[in-house]
Amino acid sequence: MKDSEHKDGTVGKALAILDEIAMAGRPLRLSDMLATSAYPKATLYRFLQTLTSQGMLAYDHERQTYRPGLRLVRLAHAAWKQSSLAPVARPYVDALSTELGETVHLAQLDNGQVLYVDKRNAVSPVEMFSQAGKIGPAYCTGVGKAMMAFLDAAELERLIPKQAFHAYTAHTITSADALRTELVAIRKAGIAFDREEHEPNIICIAAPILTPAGRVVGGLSVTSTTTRHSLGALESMKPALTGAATQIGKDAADWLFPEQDRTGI
Amino acid sequence: MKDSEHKDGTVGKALAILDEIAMAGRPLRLSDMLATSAYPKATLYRFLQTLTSQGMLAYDHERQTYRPGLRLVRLAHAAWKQSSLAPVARPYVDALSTELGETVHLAQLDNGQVLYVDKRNAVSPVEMFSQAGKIGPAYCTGVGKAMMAFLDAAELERLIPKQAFHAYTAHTITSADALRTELVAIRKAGIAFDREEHEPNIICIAAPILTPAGRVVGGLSVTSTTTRHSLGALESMKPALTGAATQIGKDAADWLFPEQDRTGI
DNA sequence: GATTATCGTTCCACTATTTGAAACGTCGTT
DNA sequence: AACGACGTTTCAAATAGTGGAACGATAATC
Repeated sequence: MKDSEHKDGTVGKALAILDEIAMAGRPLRLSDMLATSAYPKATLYRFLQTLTSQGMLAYDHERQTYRPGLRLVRLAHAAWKQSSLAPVARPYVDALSTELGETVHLAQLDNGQVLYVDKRNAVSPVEMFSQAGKIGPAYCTGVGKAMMAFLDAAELERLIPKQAFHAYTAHTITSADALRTELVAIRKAGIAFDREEHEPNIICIAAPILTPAGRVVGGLSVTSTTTRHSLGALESMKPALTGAATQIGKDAADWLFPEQDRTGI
Repeated sequence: MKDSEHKDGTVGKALAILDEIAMAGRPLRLSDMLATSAYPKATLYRFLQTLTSQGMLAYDHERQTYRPGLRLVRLAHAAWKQSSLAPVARPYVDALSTELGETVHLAQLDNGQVLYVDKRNAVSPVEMFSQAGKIGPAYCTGVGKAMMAFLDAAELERLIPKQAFHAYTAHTITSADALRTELVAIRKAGIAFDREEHEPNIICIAAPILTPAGRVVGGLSVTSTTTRHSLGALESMKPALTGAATQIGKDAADWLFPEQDRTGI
């Protein structure tokens, strides 16, 4: 299939290059990318010039390297404010974190992955942008599994092939079938656990954020460590967690679709 | 001059449209943009399709509106981590905010404007992404003036025409000449004040963040209100502020240009 | 100090993509 | 039933992107 290969024309190609640089996690030079990238030298060069001139990339003269540019930060602020659940969820996330005294994560699905859009850490106050915008695997995080469990079949089948099923720990789910089984259980329970599936000693309880109509819009989780809590202790937080998730879902629906199915009158 | 008119080809045009939507601050429909935008309907439509398909925009079916998309948040995380001063400055910003018990802002110049890249609020813990990515005017904020005061003449002359000189308050500087005079004073003092120039009752003291070689890389400020502090009280914070700024500048230089002018050996 | 890699930059004929006026569908209003 | 306001699609003309190859500037090797 010629999918991401040559679609969305010039703009798509430019954004693919942007992604490559962002994902690299370190400044790249032209020759670095030449090895990986599908484009010939002159073409790549021109794209880098354009993106730099646009402020989407920052160019380091001394080292001749390209990094993601600050214009992205500006644009993302708008995206976060207008398109993420964070502004709506903020009061509930605050309250939950204060009430439980634990770290709370707010996430949304983006392209088969978990995108963290907010975080409240009860212990050390701020650590935010360091977390907001961060992505994680869906198949081995609490929020990821909670959200997937409540997707309709068609959407779920689109996401499953995108999972890497890399075994981060001995507890990581490593097959699509095992994941499907787990998701059925989560759907029944209404809650998901991360049993040290992503990082050793890190456990969490997570709930999906659903609109009253049942559409998945995000996920909410409380994270702790095995030294501080047992899974059972986390389970006792379920009422507070699902309560907050329900409220956020309701507010989000009003925000997203102000005209609701008003059956009365 | 045909400057931003038709440069950087297709990519530039697409990004201009992205900007327009991000700046609007609310979801826009095709017809909304048709009035403003320089492009004909079909062209605009195609760009919106492309950007949406790329995740740079999110499309709302019910209302047929476009908003900035979550892919931006993902990309911005990388930009923030790799291209902003925030990771380097974090420990100093933390310490300064704790020491003074006041709100601390970390900013950089972006395109003639002040881009806030981090914030530490001593009172209410987190409010971050809500501030990181936010932009403000350079000519009437403490950090903006502090940074401009230490630019070299050529750079400064590029920025001044970009200032709007809108009179937010009775104290706002409203002319290029007045600004130049103020910048000379700031350069001499090594510190800038915001004397309710942007918002009534809001005052701040700001220092530039300079590399040891003297290049401006950012600005650092402590903000308060006229009810809590006088300008004199803020001035007493100067040592702590400039100390932190100097440290950040040194660390940033090492980070940005590890090969320094080592005159010794 | 000359020779050779390496890497970024520029050129330009060739080609694929973008362009936008006009036509078309769809839905809500008159 | 006709109209109007919008979003969507079409298609030939116009424009912008492509990339092999040549060029220059450093840095590495002999």
